[in-house]
Amino acid sequence: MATATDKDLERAAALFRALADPTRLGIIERLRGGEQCVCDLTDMLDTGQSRLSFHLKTLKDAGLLRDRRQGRWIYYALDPDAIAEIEAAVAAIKPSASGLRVVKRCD
Amino acid sequence: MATATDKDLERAAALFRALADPTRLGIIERLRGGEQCVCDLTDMLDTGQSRLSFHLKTLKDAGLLRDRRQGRWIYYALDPDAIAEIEAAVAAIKPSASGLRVVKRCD
DNA sequence: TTGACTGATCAAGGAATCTTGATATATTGA
DNA sequence: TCAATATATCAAGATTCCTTGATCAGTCAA
Repeated sequence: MATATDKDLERAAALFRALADPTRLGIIERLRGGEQCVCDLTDMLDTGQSRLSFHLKTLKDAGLLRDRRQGRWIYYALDPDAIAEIEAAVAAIKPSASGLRVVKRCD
Repeated sequence: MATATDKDLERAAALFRALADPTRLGIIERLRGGEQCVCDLTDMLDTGQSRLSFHLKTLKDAGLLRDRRQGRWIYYALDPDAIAEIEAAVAAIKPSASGLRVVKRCD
């Protein structure tokens, strides 16, 4: 279990930051069953259009969502790779199962 | 799979916010093997004292850490319940395995 | 009791993030 | 081409978060 590099920590922090907002978690929840167009998300989440767009961009910039245009509409979907990345980041903070819990004292 | 309440989303967002900083992830990494006193964390993380204290408080306020004083030193440790809570929050954003991926169209 | 040490807290400034309203861009149908 | 619709982007202000340096509080040993 190598120590995480600064870059690893930065990337993990960026992922968690993207998840650190209830509106964005609401968006993700709506996308769990598959892709949705922005118009439906607007209805479901009852939020202003530019606010929703901001949060979608935030999630997309973090790599959590993918989008595709189809005609007049744009569909967003979860990126499975990013979800796996998040799971790995959480696994990396779990107390090591094999840990002997040795308590290092200062005295 | 009930829809998350606003309160659930707020709580999950608060947990992720606590993780959304590389310094705090570094602290958590140092605590994976068991509790550490602040003095050792200061050495390991090479950070200012008040800055470290701020991040420890942030993690503690989010419920991720517990502390105990022993004489002159204060020991911090991961709270296993909080780690479980984080895992549950991540599980809640995973695409539903059973999902049929029905694409709802707008047209 | 005093001095040294560990760590928390406070105050101030700076940076990042969020919200809102306005405007811009792309697509479609008439 | 024009109007309508869907969505992105921009600008400004408000809010939250982070860092730094200073000070405070608890503990120990002399």
